[in-house]
Amino acid sequence: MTGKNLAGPEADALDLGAVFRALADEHRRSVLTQLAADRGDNERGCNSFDLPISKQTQTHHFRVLREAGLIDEIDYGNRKGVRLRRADIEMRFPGLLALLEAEPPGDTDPR
Amino acid sequence: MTGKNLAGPEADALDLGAVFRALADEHRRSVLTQLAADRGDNERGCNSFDLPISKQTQTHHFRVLREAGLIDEIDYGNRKGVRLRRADIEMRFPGLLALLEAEPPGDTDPR
DNA sequence: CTTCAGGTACGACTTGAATCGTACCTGAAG
DNA sequence: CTTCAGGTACGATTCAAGTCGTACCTGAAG
Repeated sequence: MTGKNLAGPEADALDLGAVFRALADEHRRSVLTQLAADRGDNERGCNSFDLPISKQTQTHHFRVLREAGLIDEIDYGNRKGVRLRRADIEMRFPGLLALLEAEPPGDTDPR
Repeated sequence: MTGKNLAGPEADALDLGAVFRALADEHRRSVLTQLAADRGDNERGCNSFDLPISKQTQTHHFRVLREAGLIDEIDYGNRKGVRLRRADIEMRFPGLLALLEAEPPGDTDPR
């Protein structure tokens, strides 16, 4: 039942460039905004984000977010959980999550 | 002598997605970090950033930064000035510039 | 006037990223 | 066991972005 945590960078190793690149994508930013909105930082299923893209692409986006150090991915084998690394992000980039929370949620930015 | 200011978005219209996309590039982030380091927000020449890229590419990057609303470009005809839009950025995205200032300057991130 | 440095316009090339199709794996429920 | 939904792996495609070569513009200095 207890899944294993997939590897991401240490809190000290978080790179601002990688974070900005991760947040440059609309879908990934949507995921992080939704995660940041929950002050309890509960683990969420990957299905709960209602992304209008295929599951292969979702896998790709969650991987990018994890490799940027923004989320933890917990692997249960046939499903996966996601949790925001709020403490690490706040320590390394204080105020970053506040910027995301302040954004209007339905802002489908017309690239 | 007084140049004309090239058009950028209004302060209210600054888009977080465009800002993240602009800051996702190492060279543009370097420019903004250097600008943010000067608390006096003095106008700087485009040549003063020591970017290891051709001038055509520099033109491209400064345009992206301006269209994201992060800098003003002042056109003098045969040269150009750049100024950080600190007040607008701070109003719309408080704390963003602090994140850049906190970064180690010589961080040549190995993409 | 000519020269020259700074900057732009346009096009071409190249790389990376987002997306999806197909196939396969994993664990839970029949 | 089989079935099924969630997720991954791999490859292919498409598109945006970074880069530069060539040509041209602009204003200042001879």
